[in-house]
Amino acid sequence: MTLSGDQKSLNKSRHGNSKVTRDEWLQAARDILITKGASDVKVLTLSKRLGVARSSFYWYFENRSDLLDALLKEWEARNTKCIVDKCALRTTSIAQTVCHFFECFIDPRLFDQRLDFAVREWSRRDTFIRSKIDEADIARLRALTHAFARHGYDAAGSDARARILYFMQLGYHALDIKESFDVRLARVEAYLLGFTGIAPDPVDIENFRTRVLELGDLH
Amino acid sequence: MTLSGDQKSLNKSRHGNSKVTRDEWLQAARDILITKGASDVKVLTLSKRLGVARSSFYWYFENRSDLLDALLKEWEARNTKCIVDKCALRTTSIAQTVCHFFECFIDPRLFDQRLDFAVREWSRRDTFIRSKIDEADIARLRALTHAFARHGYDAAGSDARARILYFMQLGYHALDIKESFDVRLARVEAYLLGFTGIAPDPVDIENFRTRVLELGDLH
DNA sequence: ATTTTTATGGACAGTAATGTCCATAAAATG
DNA sequence: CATTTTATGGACATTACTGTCCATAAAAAT
Repeated sequence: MTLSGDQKSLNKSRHGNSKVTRDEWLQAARDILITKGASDVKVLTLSKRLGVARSSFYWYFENRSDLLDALLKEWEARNTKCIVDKCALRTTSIAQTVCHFFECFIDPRLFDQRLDFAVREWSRRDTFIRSKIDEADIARLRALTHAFARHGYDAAGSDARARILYFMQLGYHALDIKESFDVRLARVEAYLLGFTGIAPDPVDIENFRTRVLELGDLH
Repeated sequence: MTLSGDQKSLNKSRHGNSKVTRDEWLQAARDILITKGASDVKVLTLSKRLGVARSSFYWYFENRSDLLDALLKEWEARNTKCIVDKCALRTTSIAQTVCHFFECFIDPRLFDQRLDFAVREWSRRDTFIRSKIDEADIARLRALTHAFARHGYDAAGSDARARILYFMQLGYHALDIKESFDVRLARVEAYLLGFTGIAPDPVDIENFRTRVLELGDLH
């Protein structure tokens, strides 16, 4: 498992006696954060995985904590934005908006579910991270609530439905369920009725189905 | 912070040269599991907290892993049962059943939310634990699905609504939200409409409110 | 009263991790 | 081609943690 020159990050060519880039340290750390949790992001482990001396780490980062800060910034820049953007799209039915919201979690280029969960878990042990997660949740819920309100739901209804939808989505990936697109699509109609209280227009379902299958081609 | 004789677990009087019981090791471990996660359940840390030598631990447990096994058994015996039992109660409306389900999460003597979440997190790093969590989720979802089906929902509807309700509840405690009883009660009507698709009978809401306030007196 | 059982504590050995210091290698620059 | 900048690797010091061995203390059993 030698790392030759054919990596993706050739945008910045290597300098000095370089074997791995700062970005490779970050990627490896992100991978461990997701699969093992923040407390398992360890300089020794990363150096072994990258095949370099542990002390090289300290060229790119001040210390372990500096690396974790960088990971947090990566998450901050990505996950909330796509939800807020999808909710802000103007639609002719609430079902369309809910479908847009779902797209965040279907398109792997948008919301990174596993990263979000890893950060959430991290937040349970670190008050600073916790404050960042709280900000994110508030922003996401507000975007959803406004979307329901735009489609005529009253304040209590918008609030409750936004929460049901967002918490359910979190719960869904808390369970870390692996289902095929087919299985998930089969539930869409019943879900939309449940979330909106209105039987969805078959056209909206068909459009969503088409979009999902396009995304399915991505991988 | 000396531990005198006035603890709760005096059912079994101490033997030999005992300073702490096996149960106290377990309680301390459970507390760390919940607040810090499985990987932070460490013999050294526990021994410091209990004020005894680390080596005493090995009198009660074979090793660290043996302690974690005991914690898992505790969880297994408690959390799924209360959900299944509440869902099995015969009711005259689906709203009543949903309220019964909610009671699991309101009465601290029933479902232990923080423990459940801690085990769920642990399961992400341990395939054996993962299999236990999967079993639990399946049993809980099945109980909810049957409850909806009993109240006349078709197969797709029962399935979707059970999932929305259970995932939403998980998502709710994934966010680890701290709200007063009043704030939560204010949302009950909108939630019930959202979850069941039917405007709830005010009598059901009033009964639920009464029960919740009784529980509020517990603490 | 003595022996046995039930625990405890200290010493030892080993592993994993963090972070610092410094000599050195290799590419970039002049 | 010499020098500077950019990394790397090895050695050292330190801390946290696991698990084992054994002497010993205290309650319980005989």
